[in-house]
Amino acid sequence: MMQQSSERTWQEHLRAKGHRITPQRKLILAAVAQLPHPTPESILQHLRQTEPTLNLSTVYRNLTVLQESGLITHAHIGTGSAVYHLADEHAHLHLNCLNCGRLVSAAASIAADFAREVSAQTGFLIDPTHAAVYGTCADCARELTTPAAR
Amino acid sequence: MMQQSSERTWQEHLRAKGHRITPQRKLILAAVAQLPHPTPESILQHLRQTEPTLNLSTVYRNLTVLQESGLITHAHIGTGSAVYHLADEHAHLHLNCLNCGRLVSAAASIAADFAREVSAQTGFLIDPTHAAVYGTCADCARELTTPAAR
DNA sequence: CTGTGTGCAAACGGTTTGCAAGACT
DNA sequence: AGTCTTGCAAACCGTTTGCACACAG
Repeated sequence: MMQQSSERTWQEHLRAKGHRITPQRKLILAAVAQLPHPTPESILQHLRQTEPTLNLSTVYRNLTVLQESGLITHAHIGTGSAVYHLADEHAHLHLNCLNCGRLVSAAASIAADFAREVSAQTGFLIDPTHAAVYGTCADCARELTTPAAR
Repeated sequence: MMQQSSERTWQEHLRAKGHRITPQRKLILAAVAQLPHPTPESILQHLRQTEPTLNLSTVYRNLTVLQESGLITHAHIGTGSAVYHLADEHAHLHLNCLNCGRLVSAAASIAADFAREVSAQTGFLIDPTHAAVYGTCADCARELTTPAAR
């Protein structure tokens, strides 16, 4: 009736969903925590240095499992792969520059009013962190308005 | 020195970029105008009824050409294909429900303050219509909060 | 010991590309 | 006539799946 431990270990999260603890899962979770904007591919790359037989499908399967267990979340960034975050630290927006491809982060709180407004007008509850917002980054905007641009 | 015709025809748009006028381009542009949320695949489907030899790569190539010519734009809607719009009528947000997959449209103006805020804080000029925003639609939100949900 | 998880290879959906034949101008 | 565009097939990228073996419980 009372939630006694808000400090569950990652093992407990997995076990709670009936998943087993494997070295691969430990490694993949650690990689998500360490790497900057980890994609399945970059996670594999990173882990193959120490675990040469690790397979890409194992990475995919376990990212799904870790997500179902509430340990991580993902965000869609452009056309390529999704990027993953620890569930706690994903509270930021991704701004994806259509011109140079740069990925800029911004506080999720910027979107709070927007989310409220959308909810008020449509009933839709948005999660602005789930997918990147596209546009033009500050540098490219400057460059594109410069007469010398072309 | 003065722009004398703001009413350029689609042919003029293409010619201005050095592109030729072909029956395929005419058909594809018409399909983008008619179909509800046209994807490359649905455009092909539609046009093959009257033009059985039309090829998917032709659709892709011409969607790119029409876009470069300023006639159409595209938006990323979820994991699948992009959807296309005539350049004039794309001023709406796409809200993509993560639960049921439904696609809800909303006025682009809802995001105006959000865009201003992002610009003020990061210099990034966002185009909120370029990609779907994810979340939970009104129906699913209701359903998920219902005790009987699980 | 049982069944979940792993590695590998092959399939998959969406998109792009090389090439020769065809069509716009 | 010359070049851009088309159709076709094959390559491509990210992701998923079927299978037999391995390992956590």
